[in-house]
Amino acid sequence: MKSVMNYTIAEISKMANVAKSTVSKALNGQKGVSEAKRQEILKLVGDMNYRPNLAARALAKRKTETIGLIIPADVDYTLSGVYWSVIIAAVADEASKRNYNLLLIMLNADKPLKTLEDTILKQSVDGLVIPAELLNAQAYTMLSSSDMPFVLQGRASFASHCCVDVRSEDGAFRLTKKLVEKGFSHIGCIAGPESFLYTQERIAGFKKALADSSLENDVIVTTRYSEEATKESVRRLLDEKPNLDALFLAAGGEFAFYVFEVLQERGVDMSHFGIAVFDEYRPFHFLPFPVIAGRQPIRQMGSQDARNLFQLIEKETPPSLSLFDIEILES
Amino acid sequence: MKSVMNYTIAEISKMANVAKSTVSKALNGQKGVSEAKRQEILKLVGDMNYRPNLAARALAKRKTETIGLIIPADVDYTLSGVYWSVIIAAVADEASKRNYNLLLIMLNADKPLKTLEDTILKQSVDGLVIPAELLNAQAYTMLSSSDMPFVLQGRASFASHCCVDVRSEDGAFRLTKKLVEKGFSHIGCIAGPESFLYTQERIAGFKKALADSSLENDVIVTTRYSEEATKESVRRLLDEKPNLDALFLAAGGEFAFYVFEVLQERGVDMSHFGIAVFDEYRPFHFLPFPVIAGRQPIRQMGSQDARNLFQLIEKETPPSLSLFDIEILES
DNA sequence: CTGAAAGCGCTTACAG
DNA sequence: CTGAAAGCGCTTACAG
Repeated sequence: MKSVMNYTIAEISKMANVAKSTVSKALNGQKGVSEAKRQEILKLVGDMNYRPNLAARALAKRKTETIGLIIPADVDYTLSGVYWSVIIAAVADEASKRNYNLLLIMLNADKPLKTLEDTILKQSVDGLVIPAELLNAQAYTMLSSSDMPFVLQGRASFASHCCVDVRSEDGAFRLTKKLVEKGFSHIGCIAGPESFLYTQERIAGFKKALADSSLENDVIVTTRYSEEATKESVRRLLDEKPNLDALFLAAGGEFAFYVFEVLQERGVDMSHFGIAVFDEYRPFHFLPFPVIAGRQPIRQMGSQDARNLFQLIEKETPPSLSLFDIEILES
Repeated sequence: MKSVMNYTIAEISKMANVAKSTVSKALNGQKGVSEAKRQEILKLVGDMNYRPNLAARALAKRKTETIGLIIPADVDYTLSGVYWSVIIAAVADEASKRNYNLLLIMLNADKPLKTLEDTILKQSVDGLVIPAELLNAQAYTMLSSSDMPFVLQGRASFASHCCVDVRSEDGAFRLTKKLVEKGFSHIGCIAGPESFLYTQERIAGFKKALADSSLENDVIVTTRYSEEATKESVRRLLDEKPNLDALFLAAGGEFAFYVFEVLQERGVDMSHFGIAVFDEYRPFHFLPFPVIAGRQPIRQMGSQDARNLFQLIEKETPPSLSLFDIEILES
């Protein structure tokens, strides 16, 4: 049974009858130690179960060997929880591959500036992964003028930095095309808040698919994500175009379930109504009617974020934009 | 526009014409500084946007002002993602209330010892929140013999430390009772792996409810959580007791959906079949048949974990066991 | 190759 | 109240 008490480098160097600097060099794989001494020291370090104190090392090297991942303060709200779990796992994975720690930093979207500035000034991390939606132009400017490496998960209108995102327009295009292929010709679109970049892109993809198929019916409704607002919007949509035979939902999760409920409430025969949803949600698989769904490669995006960040940390130049494809699933 | 460049305490003290120690005292709210000087210093610190370097402070105080949260390496696997998201959010919240950072540490259940020992020896955190299921007896012994404060989310047979858990037996009892109240009398139970403590407790609660209602039929099947194994177990259960009119599922999430699929495949009329599920899962709400579900207060448990940990860090004595009730929901 | 010294940016006794 | 000094546990020039 090893002891859990830790030694200092001074104690280790005393035991080894060498200088502290020699132990340090041996540990860090630097040259300037004879191979024999290095082995001897490493053996002792292993026996004594010695680990360098993180804070002392960080102070001396000006490197924390820690990266920060910003997540929304309401991460547990609704089902985006799964999305963030996957991002977290992916980033944590890449970090631990490099023996880096992961600091999780919750951010309120309404006041991103203070928290970000704080972590930069306290020098608590060597770099940051930041969800684009949590940033505003001011915070982006501040980050850019600091020398803290950072990457963005998603894009933002004001940022052109090293973003990772999904091809929303293309995904929406292909999902809508699938509906056309299945023979639907009166297709509506219900989308999230129109201020979101991805909403705009998904709507654009939807329109493009209709035009590409020479279909005219392009009724589009945008809505907030609340149950009330969503249901109301769907009702309005159905009133406006009673002859719809299919719907493209530009968002998934519970949003989709709200839409389904209204369709059922209106007596729509779901097994003959076309449904395509941007963003897969596993319970769709269990629904008694067919759904076409687009899946984001969340894990790959998270890994890419981390890899890009490590490139920046090592003064290399990562791609300024990495775009991923949507995978289309039918159930 | 404030600068993002940071000063050191030496620079600040020079600007203020005082000693470093005076600035330090002013910043840390210690006595030994005149109120006038303190205000003057704080004003300067605000204007200069100074923040103490985290590593330097940690080294000097032997306090990192960081707590660690251990999460399973496969956190993104299946839908437990939501569970961990909520735990993470709750712990992060409590931490930031106290101006503590949160270090996220992924742990492989097969080799918990090395990672834990590492974070202890490197002194990267002031305390740890650990899911009980990720620990083994050896790791628990190691932790206990260190002086690192830690708390457990969930219980483990070998640990009697400062655990937070849910009243599984009581929850199972009440869920089963609900089925009885609704008039069902031939109730089966399908549960997860029997090695899990919570599986044993839920089965015990189920049995107790049947006994309490003078019902004899207590067919119980345990299974691994895979789709194949689960479906096979349900089929076996139905073959064994063809006259079942209700089922208590001792686990939720997709596990429940697998069970539903088999029931439907067997032509069971779901609207007249009783279903009670331990662990709510939001999509249940949208199912076309009624489900009785138990909800764990995940967020409260996470908050309690963190609060207990902070008590330990401050040398106080938190409750050695906090048990939470299941809330029963009908849809 | 080896080690003594200085320094990273703080805090904390200790004197004045 | 105030400040000079020592120390936290490392790393990194620098001399030998």
